[in-house]
Amino acid sequence: MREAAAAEPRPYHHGDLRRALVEAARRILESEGPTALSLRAVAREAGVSPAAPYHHFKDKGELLDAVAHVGWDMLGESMTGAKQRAADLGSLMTEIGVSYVQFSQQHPALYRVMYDCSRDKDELPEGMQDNEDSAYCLVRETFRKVAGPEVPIVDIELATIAAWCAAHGLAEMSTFKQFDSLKIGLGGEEAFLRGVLGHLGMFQAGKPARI
Amino acid sequence: MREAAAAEPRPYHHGDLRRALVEAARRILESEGPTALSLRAVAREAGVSPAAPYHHFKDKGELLDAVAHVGWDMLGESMTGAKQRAADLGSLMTEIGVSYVQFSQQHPALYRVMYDCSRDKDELPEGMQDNEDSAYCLVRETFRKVAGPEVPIVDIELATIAAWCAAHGLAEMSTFKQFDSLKIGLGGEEAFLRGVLGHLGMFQAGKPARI
DNA sequence: CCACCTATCTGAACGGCGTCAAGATCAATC
DNA sequence: GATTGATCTTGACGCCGTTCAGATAGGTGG
Repeated sequence: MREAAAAEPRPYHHGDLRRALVEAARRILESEGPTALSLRAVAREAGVSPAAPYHHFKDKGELLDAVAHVGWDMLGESMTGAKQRAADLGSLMTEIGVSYVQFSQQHPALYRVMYDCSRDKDELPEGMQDNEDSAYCLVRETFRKVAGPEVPIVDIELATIAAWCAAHGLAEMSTFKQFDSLKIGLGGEEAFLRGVLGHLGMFQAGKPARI
Repeated sequence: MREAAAAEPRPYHHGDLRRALVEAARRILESEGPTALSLRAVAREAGVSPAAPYHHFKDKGELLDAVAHVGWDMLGESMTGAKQRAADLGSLMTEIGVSYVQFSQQHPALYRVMYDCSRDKDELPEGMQDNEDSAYCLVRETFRKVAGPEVPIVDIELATIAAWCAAHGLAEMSTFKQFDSLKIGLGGEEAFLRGVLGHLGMFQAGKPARI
């Protein structure tokens, strides 16, 4: 059927399959969810044999890593955008938190892969690693700026972890449809997110130093 | 090899297999983790053929439901115990939160199943449902008692969700070994948990009304 | 221009998985 | 003691991840 998202020129043998496989995987994730994401299905979607991916990835896990990498990039851009859009220091963390959870709602299957594929290797997910510009560092640096120099480093670290836990927990919870009536009562999805985050200390607007 | 945990009298045909299967599943979970938990492996561990479980469970999902049910029971007992042990109102939520996360650390594979098996059906996990005595209701009732009658119901609900998100997020994060050095610096696992929770509003000791 | 080399892809196979249908087995009931 | 119905086994199906021998074809040196 279809072989790639766009009819790009294929520079090589059968095309630049590595990218095509990652895109095929993302297509399957969005249309059929994480349980349908088998290596064979990805190969099928990309129009190659089940063994072809093994010339580009060591195993299924490495393919999922590549997919997760794309996800963390996208999430990082969302969060950076939210940080730049924030009106004042007091709302910085809230805006970043909301953008985090909204990303998880817009790409629930991808979000799942981003955590699952790293748990299998029990490593930290890519976006939580202490790299130069990981999403986690973005949050920590934001806390550092918001908190001021007198707050001990360990408190910055703990606050970052706490915020991440809260956002991740909310991301997982908000997928359950049982909260729908509460969401409606509050005036929509985003009001619900802000309502929950507002009960969580560091996300309270107008209290930048409260860490 | 071994067929059941204890040499109980087998009242029936081949034994009361339903219970034996759930116990076999739990044994596999604890010894080999969630990825090794196949229906066939459970049947093998229980000493029956791969098709035998189908006379007691509709499919693999229903077996996992039964396993998760045990887990939610255990977690509920942990949390109830923590609530009763709490010295004062101000530390109630913290103690419950700590017991929640500690349970997830003591039974990581079981904890995973407790959430995963319900996500597949996209239903709320058993312990989060609005039943009479679910773990979720335990938390909400605690909040209601701690907050006093003047706090609106919707805030109780949001605070409960927020607390649950934070605890669940922390439960997932604390499995990553990358926080080990921070944990050591703080004086151990429990100090880490209390440190993170302490940054999260409703878990701050001595501030029972802050919801 | 040609022959080789190497990366890439296919086809077929292996064992393991979830699930099902048909038959064997055995406790309980009449 | 024969019948019944629940329970368990056997064998099969299609899908999965993975491997390996062989086909293919782009790039390179002659």
